[in-house]
Amino acid sequence: MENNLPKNYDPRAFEDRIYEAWESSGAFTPKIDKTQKPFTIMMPPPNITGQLHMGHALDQSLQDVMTRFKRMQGYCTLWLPGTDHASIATEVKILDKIKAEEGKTKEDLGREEFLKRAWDWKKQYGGRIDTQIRKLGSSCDWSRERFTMDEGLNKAVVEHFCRLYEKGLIYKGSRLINWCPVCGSALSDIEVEHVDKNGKYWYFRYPGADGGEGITVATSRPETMFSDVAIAVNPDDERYKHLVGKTVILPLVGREIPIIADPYPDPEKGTGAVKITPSADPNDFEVGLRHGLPVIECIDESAHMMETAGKYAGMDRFECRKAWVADLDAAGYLVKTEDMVIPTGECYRCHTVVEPRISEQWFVKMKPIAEPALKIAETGELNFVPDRFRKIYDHWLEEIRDWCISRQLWWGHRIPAYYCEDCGEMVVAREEPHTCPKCGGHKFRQEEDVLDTWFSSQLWPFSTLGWPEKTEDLEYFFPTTTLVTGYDIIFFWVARMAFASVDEMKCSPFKDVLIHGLVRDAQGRKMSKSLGNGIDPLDVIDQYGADALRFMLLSGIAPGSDIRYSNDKVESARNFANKLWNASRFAIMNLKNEDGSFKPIAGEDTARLMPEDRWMLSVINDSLADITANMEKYEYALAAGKIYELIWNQFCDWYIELAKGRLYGDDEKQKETTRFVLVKALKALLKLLHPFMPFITEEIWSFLPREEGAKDFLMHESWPVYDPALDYAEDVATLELAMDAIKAVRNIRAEAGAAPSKKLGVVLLAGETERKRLEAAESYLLNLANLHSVSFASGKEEVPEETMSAALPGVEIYVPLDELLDYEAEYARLTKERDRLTTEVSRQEAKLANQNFVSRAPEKVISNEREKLANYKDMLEKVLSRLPLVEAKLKR
RNA sequence: GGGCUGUUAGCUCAGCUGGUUAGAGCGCCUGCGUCACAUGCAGGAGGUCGUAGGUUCGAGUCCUGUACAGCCCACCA
Repeated sequence: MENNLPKNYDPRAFEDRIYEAWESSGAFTPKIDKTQKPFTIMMPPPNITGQLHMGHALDQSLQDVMTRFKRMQGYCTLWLPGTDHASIATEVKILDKIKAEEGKTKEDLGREEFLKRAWDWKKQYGGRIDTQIRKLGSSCDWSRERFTMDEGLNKAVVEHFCRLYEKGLIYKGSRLINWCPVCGSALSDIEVEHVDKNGKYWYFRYPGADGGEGITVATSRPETMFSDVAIAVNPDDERYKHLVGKTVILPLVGREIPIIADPYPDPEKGTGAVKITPSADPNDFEVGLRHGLPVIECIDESAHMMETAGKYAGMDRFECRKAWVADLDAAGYLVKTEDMVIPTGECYRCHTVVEPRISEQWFVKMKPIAEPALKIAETGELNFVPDRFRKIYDHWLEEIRDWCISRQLWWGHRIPAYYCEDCGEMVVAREEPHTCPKCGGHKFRQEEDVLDTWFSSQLWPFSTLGWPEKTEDLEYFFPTTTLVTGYDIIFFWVARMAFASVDEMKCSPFKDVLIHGLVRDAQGRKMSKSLGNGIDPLDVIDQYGADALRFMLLSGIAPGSDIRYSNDKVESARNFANKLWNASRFAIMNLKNEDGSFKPIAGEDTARLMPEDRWMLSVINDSLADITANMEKYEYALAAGKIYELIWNQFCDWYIELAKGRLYGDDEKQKETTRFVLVKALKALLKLLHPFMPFITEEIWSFLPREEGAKDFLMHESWPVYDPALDYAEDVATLELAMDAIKAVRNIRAEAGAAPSKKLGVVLLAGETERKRLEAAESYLLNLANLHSVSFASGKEEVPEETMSAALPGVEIYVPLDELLDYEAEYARLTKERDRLTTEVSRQEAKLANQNFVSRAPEKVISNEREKLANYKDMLEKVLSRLPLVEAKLKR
């Protein structure tokens, strides 16, 4: 191994290698330890057809940051990965492929051959996304990986189905369901997306059967008229009262249908009269039931017109619409048309307009199952982060209707219902029955339909742990701790896992649900295939590294809200990684000898520490509680920001700069101490950053000296905790004052236009405490402000007249002008400072003169304000006394 | 129709339970090839915190109205 990190930060050089080392050593696999607390996350299983996208990258980063954090905190941590069979998506994808390659259709292949092909496809491509997830650094336990159609999960699905059936919560029936003519399957309510489309109302006159006036109705779907079975009017609608009970003729069709009174029609809408089409509209279906109306279908499974549509039979539904409207118009039945925005249902997969159809399907009775799921959210057993998403969950469960779970597909869990070939009797059973309970027959035919994909994924939190068997894993890791997912998936999955788990396991499947938003493009648009604006995470990883991508995703998010992706953000995360890389390189360079052995490092002897050492250790130590609290509350962006600040603005900008003087000096003892602090600080920082940037931190770690009893990997080290022994308030104050003074001198130098390389001398006039601190900090000033001398004046009279100056609370800083030679700049600076301080002083005075404030505000706040005022006054006074001197010089 | 979110520097966003001079990254301006890093260093400019009221000693932060942007839910012909 090399002695030090390579000069350039190149994540490609080590990310894969490190992942491989972790995985092959079993670093992600927890050893069940009853004395430890478990921490469990179930990975939302990506579709096997899926390609990694930015949404996954965010989802994975969140899960990994919490898994790594909890693991370091000492929890027995399981993050269980897996994939979903994604019934429709996969079936469509495979069929498309076969069609393209062999020209064969689903029917050509037959069920058995198709399934064989599907499994082959799964074997060949199904693991693709796993490889991609590894690139992100996800520390999930691949030895426990599951697939929603593997043997164990199959068993779980069948078991759950049978139990629900036995409880009377699953039934089969003919209902109006959402039908996707392209997918050729029923859909559940949430698989239908509502889109507003520009369309029309067509007003048609239905002439009276008795030759009377008839009635005019508006419709947005004229092609369904062949299925009309009545015209409904509101019983309170005076316009139509006299027509109720009469019949009208379906134009051109000639069928006679009744005019009925029903509360459903809204007199304000359209003409107030509604055509009733039970086979094509849920409301109409209900009306039909109330009035005992027949159901007539006119559109088939592929959205073509049926025989009932007469001469239009065989036409596509939308072609028929055109022809039919033209014919009605020609015949004089079209009264008028009106442009209108029509709410339309689309298939969430293929965006085909969904056709409501009467069809025999399997349903889950939802009310009794939904109620206990609502309860766990109410009691806090299930907790949403952010909390507002609970409302969405509640609302959906409160309004829930029965769940259509059967799909007319082949790829999926076949419904465990069997029909006796002899008498047709249906048996729902865990295995194919031998004997028909009704007729004693032995031949059975299994239900053709498969289950909704989500029927299996709802069991994911416990089926993956072995349920329905009572396994050790299930016992120990269930219920899980946190579920991480996007808000778009709350209904599809989160709510369903909740009710399935409450039903089978009698508890919530997880304590917290962490909801995140979508990753959008730089313009704020949703990343989508159709827009072609998607960014491939793998390309980003290749260019900037997984650590940079993760850090960008994790630091750019407010909980629950969307995030905009931009290359600039990843680039700045990469720059941060590069910064850490080089700081570490600096440290390691100073830690090792030529031959790679470590130079002597001071032990834990605090007496030897210098103020800057104590400051560094104290600053890190002080922020631990905050950072940890942020991590516990899923506030990763806040934690990341603090860690970034510590590494860049404290460790790199100040500590390393201060360390240089000592490391390049001759004092061996000083060097040993500096090395000690460098290592101690860097190690703590690497631990803090590790959950966010696992690769670079692990890589750097491997170059640092190992302590006795150290773990194999940084990922197994302990999360840092606050140490009261490292609280050095006085040293922190000293360093902070020194930093302010250094900045002030740098500022004077820049404003005066003096070269950075030019050494300056400064005179300090300071109060007692400040002077002590500054004396302790003299070497820092010399080095970091590039000075040749620092001298302390005991009073104004000792300060040279011609200087540029700066005022800090309790300190005046003077740089003699003969070293700077720029009165104008000094005058401008002083004037500006005078104005600023005058404003501040009057603001503070007004505040403190306010009786209300003084009498009501807490004592601490008031004394704070008083102190501020005193500081401002002090500083202002100094400025005011300097001003005339400089002015005089200017005039000369 | 119901519900939710956002509106803070040119851009992307922080700002926790109301209390230092409202912050960061990127961009911009001025210097700097200094031996960890130019993927960098030092310094700097830039904000009436959408708008109108209210509560309070004190409001970016709480309340109400309002405008704009966006999202979700919903069986309106």
